[in-house]
Amino acid sequence: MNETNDNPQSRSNFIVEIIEQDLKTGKWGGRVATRFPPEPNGYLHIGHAKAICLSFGLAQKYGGTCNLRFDDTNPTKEDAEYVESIKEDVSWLGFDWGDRMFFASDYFKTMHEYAVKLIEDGKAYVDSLSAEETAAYRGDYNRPGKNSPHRDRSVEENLDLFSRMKNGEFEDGEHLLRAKIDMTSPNMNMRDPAIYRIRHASHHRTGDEWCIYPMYDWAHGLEDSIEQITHSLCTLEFENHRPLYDWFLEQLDVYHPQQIEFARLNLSYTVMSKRKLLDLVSDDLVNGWDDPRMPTISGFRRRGYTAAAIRNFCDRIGVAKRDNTVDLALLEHTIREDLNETSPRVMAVLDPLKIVIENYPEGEQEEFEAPYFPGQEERGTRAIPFSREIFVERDDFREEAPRKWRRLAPGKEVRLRYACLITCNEVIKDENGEVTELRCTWDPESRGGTSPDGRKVRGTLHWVNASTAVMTEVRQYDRLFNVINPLAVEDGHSFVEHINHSSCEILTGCLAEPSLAGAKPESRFQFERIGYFCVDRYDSTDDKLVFNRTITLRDSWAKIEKKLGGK
RNA sequence: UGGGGCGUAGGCUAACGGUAGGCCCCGGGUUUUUGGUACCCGUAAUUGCAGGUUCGAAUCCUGCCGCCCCAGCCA
Repeated sequence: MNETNDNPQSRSNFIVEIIEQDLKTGKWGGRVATRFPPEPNGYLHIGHAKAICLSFGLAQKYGGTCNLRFDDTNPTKEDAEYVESIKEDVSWLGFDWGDRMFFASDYFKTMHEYAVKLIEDGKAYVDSLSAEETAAYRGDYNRPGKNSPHRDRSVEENLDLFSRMKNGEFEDGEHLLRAKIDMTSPNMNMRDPAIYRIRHASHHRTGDEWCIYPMYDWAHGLEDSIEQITHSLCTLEFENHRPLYDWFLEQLDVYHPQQIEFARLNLSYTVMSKRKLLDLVSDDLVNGWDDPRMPTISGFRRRGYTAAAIRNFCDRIGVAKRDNTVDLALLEHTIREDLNETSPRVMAVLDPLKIVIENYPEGEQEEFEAPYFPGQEERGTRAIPFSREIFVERDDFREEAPRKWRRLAPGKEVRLRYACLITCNEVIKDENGEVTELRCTWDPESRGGTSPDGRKVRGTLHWVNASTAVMTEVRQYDRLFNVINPLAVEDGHSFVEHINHSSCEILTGCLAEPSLAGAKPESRFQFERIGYFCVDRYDSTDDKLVFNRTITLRDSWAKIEKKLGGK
């Protein structure tokens, strides 16, 4: 199908079908108006990215609009800090809400007026049961609920009580405004749901103006209605709320959007609930919401993921109603795919092993020109210095070469990427038998990497010149959990036990080629033969570069080695 | 036990009564100055199960089974 690389909602799904049907019948007058309505009580994660790409993507696709709306109806859990982070994340992801940023709290007055209307119509009442009593009266799945003794209060009494609730005459929990629906409904949400509760709490936007706050079910449909939303997309757990959503809007006889539910995203090797993520943060198991191992949007950003890769991922996972767990490998594939196209190639040695090229004159130095994108020289090149002392990756040398080994070993010849051919003559060790240095010779005729006699050299190593290398710190990140589903734990155990304790390995003595000096925060590179790395947006300075490993390159040698070792 | 949803290869997802397609993963190969990329090939689904309707069923019907959600004055 139309598999354009970065096309929001390019593929068909049941929501697209509904919208196209509506467009055909003119149900909404040809309009498509969606919204992304987070509660500002935490940071956005990759699951939210799915919702964002869906709602904003659909609006884009059909020339409609998508509002950014903060569902800030519970002041005790919310904070302005979260509002800011959400705005930053949505816009970083590449979506523009224009002048359509709204807050549920903008509508508090209107919502209150509607509540008064509902009371006047005899469809809502003030209850004065305690929370415990309310729960008991509600019944359970098998037993119908019982009407509250306060259910038949007169409209006048309800109006009076409600206005006194609003005026702050009561303590939290003393009274509750409820819709008068049906205490015997098999749908618990219809058993006289709460509409307004008393909360003497200061709101991050309205301050102390209110001491009663609307409940989600009351607020959400009204917000959608006020904003003239056409398709109100939310996750599956709200399916049971739809009858209530519809009931309120019908009773009020106001503009009535269609709520449509889709399955939330689950990702293997990670947890997605805000609650669990908050646990990780507050228990210091990670370094904040934007720790590069977190599945938050800000975490992925800091890790080096691109917005385009995340959007592409969201497009590829599709939208349906069945519960799903998407393979982390798919996300890793989309980021590799993007970075492969966009990241300049450079060389850095993470675990340096010194090489002295014995037949290279001391005190001399020359340069090789290397392309940032091999095969696409027009995208730029830089000079790489070369001299008698260089460093290669310690792991690229074996004193005893295993089968199929193409890299360095005593007596073996390899190519230094973009430079020349060298042969290992001697291995120098310290008193512990640890290899400290390799003595090699180079073939001056092989400048550029090929020899005139055309002999084949299979191995190519990345390397860096000793005297000009830039010392850097590299943080190697890996998946945060060891198991596909960290939540699958036995009673008495916690998902925390599945944390991968080597998910963050900090290397301090890494050496990078000099062109990397002064690399800007958030710039991304491929360290050839290793992986993709991103300059940390907070900790990296001109004096001390800090790189985060976004993702490794595919490593087919690791597979071969594993196979060899396994036999 | 009541209500609401959902079951298509290892993971996502398409097919809208016409005989199961795509992506990821996995395996093999070609090219290669990244054991990367690209390209080629391949494995793998009696569409949860059992019946029925039909010339024809993943699609319609019936009955089972399994999984998810719901008893906040959270969203």
